[in-house]
Amino acid sequence: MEELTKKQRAILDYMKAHVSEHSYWPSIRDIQAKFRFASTNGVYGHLQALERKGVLQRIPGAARAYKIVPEVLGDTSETVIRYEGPGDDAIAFENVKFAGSIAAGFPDYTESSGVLDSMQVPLSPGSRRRAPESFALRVRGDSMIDADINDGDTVIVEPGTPKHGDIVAALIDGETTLKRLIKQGSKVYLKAENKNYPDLIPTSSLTIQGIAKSVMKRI
Amino acid sequence: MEELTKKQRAILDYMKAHVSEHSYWPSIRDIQAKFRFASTNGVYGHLQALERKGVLQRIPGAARAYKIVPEVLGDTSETVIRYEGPGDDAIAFENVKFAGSIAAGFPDYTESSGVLDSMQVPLSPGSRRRAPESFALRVRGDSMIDADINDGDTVIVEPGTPKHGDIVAALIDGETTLKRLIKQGSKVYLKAENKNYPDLIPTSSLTIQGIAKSVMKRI
DNA sequence: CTTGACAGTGAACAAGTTTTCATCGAACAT
DNA sequence: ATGTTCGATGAAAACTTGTTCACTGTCAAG
Repeated sequence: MEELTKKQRAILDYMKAHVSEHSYWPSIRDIQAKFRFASTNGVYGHLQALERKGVLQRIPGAARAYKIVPEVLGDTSETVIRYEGPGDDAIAFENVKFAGSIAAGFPDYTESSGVLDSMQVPLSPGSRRRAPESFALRVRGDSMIDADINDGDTVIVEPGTPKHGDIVAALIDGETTLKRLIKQGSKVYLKAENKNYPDLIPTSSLTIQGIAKSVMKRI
Repeated sequence: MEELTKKQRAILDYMKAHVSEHSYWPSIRDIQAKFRFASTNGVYGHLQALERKGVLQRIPGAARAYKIVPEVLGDTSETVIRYEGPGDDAIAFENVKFAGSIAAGFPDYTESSGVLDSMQVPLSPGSRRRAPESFALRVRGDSMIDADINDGDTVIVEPGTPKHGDIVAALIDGETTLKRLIKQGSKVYLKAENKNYPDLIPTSSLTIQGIAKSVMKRI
């Protein structure tokens, strides 16, 4: 896939953020104002580029109507798996304490998960922030509904080496997605828990940010 | 809150479904076509009604731009309810930060998380400890299975004044239980979300420790 | 019977938005 | 030098969409 230019990426991010915040898409003029274009046509070109590069789908003629195209699938071959912490947009749980019990028999998360345990983690080089142990991600989209992980849920992700069948947060084409990891011999791919979605076969490299251990739902 | 008419409900549902499927809102004319109105004004009236009844927020002038206001179960009655924090043995989540989201798609239109937001809470009077913001409880038993809260799950409980229909952590006879709070006129009782369990009608007093806002499940 | 609220028609308007057209300068390869 | 692409301007066209106005029918309450 063609790479996005810096401005295209910025515009795409802004659009996503706008949707996330306001629950509706920005108009071209909204984007124009945000990026101080003198003409709507400046934006227009970028939107065309975003569509041509396959990351955004416009609905012709309709106002404030777009779709984000989930990134593409590539060819199958042996894949290099890289492990990496959460991206910039995923800020960690910090110092999450969990202790005590109520009315007998409080959970023993210390052994079984460790997710909620407060933990001192060494600083990553060059970083002032403490390296996060676990982090939370808000789920959007419905690609995991068959695993009962739905839009709006929050998953707690732990770094680690995933096994076959684990649900992982993976970085594909610059975007974090939540999928089930399938290892078949030397082949590795990601499977959405939704029959309507195709498998995601990584092109060259696959970056795993961590393993989803828990899911948190609003009541 | 005012009840929605059948058609208003249908329209609201259609709008939600449209967003869910297409990731952008329908225009008034889309709705008109769907419900075979002969005039856009038929839809317009319903949208006004939906806004007046507080379940939908329109963005004036903007096309395909709405927000869904989370619906609340009404009924405010006055009852002898005491509110109390968690017991000594249930220690709070502290400084839980949250940010970021996963993949692209449309946002959660029902509600935002909030639960996990870090928050400074003022000291309660006479207390040196900071009042805990939220705390976690491990669920035992199957009294809430119809609300999809199962044995072994963890619920995040926030202090606050519960409304009719909220799931609350209540202290009854010295034990904390998780039940749905039902207010009917002046009567207040607790309802298990499991048909095999009877309602729990408090004898003298009812102590609410907080409102269950989220449930956390192991994957 | 009348009144008023509710739901709807039909048409038109005004504003919001996308899209097209003509043009320009800089970067860049031919 | 020359053509090409890219990012941008400025203006205008064309379409989409929310909004308003005038009017009709229904139905229940007073």
